[in-house]
Amino acid sequence: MARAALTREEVLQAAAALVKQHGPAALTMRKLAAELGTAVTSIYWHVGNRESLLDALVARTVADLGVVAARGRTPAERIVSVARGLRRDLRERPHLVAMVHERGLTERMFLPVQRSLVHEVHAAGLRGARAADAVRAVQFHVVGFVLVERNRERAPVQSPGEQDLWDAETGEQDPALARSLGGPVDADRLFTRSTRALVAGLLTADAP
Amino acid sequence: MARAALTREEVLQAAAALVKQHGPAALTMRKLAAELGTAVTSIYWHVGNRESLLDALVARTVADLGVVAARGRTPAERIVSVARGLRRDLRERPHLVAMVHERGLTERMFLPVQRSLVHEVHAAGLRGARAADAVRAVQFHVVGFVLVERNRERAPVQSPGEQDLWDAETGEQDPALARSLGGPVDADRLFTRSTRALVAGLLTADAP
DNA sequence: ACCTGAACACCGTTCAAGT
DNA sequence: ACCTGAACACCGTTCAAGT
Repeated sequence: MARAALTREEVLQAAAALVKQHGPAALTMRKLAAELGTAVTSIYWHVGNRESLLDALVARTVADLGVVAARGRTPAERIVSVARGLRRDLRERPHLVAMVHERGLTERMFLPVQRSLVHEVHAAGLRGARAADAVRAVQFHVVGFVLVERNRERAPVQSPGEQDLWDAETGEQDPALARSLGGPVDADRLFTRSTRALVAGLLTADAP
Repeated sequence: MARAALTREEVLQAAAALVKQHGPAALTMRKLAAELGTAVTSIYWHVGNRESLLDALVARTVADLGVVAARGRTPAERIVSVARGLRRDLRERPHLVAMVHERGLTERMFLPVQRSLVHEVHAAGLRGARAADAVRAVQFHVVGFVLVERNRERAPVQSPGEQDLWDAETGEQDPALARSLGGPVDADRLFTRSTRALVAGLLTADAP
């Protein structure tokens, strides 16, 4: 029997699934058509073209990323908790986040979180441009960190010789450091530490 | 008259020029061949295929990014100055940096800078895993920031309504903040401030 | 050793033609 | 209103054939 009538919604869902699994490069109109059991050209009727299909997926992702509850006693703790929640959400849809990002919609995606960050930054006593910078610094930090760590994850081989370089020079003075820098990154720890440091610095720094 | 013999070097240079101007997507084997005035297939003899051509470009970029001189009196100042120099270098070759990054070679690219960061972090009294984390936090911060700001730059239209959202809520309490968050980002200022805050936090933070 | 064109299997997209 | 296949202009890559 023939398939049920194709809907835009159906196309979007199938496309989202493909992107989520194998990234945007894996989303070809022909594969998508095969997946849906229709002719390639039918898809065009529903979504226009590949680019606006991706746009629609991005819009959906932006809408999905909601508020992150702040936890902790001090403003600093609460900001860090929001940052961690945000990182968790972003890590769940790395491809889609990258696409949101490529389209310059990061700002928009962050509106709900911005709101709670503003609240905490105010509670810490910052105002005006200082407060705005603090909010944006945290935003940039989180998105930047996720982008960096995501790409690190699919790094190929650990390039050899790196260990040796460290062993030779600083190795004797500070073997623990050489070991750390030679080995893999503990992203969770690094994120927590760097976020805490950043927030502490932002909330206590002297006048601009 | 016929063109001079094609060399691998020639291919790499033409490819680098294409990527630097219009990004990796603009580098097609056929366009490259046209640029060089040879048959497409000649390129394959010299560089294998598109992927290893990109790999070669990446290797070149990694080799090019050298040391950044540290300036300033305190370790914190000197670390910030290295971070700024690094950001400047990265911003000059955004496409290539993105490619280095996609290949998971960021670490390697950073070796020279890592060395001077370690020096400064030691001067500030950090040792072992704490020191290693500080170095990496700065690395992640710089690369992450450049990635984020790069993508912000090619953002399409400023999505409307953002202003209104801020005016409505926080606008009355803190109009300067609403104005800041509604307007464009001053990336230079934001980078300096957030880097200073991060470094200050890293160097003064209490035990792990 | 180096270069070539023909050919293959993929793309996204358009369009006239169907129901 | 919705779907279709044929066709177009693009890809990267392989390969047998040239010099």
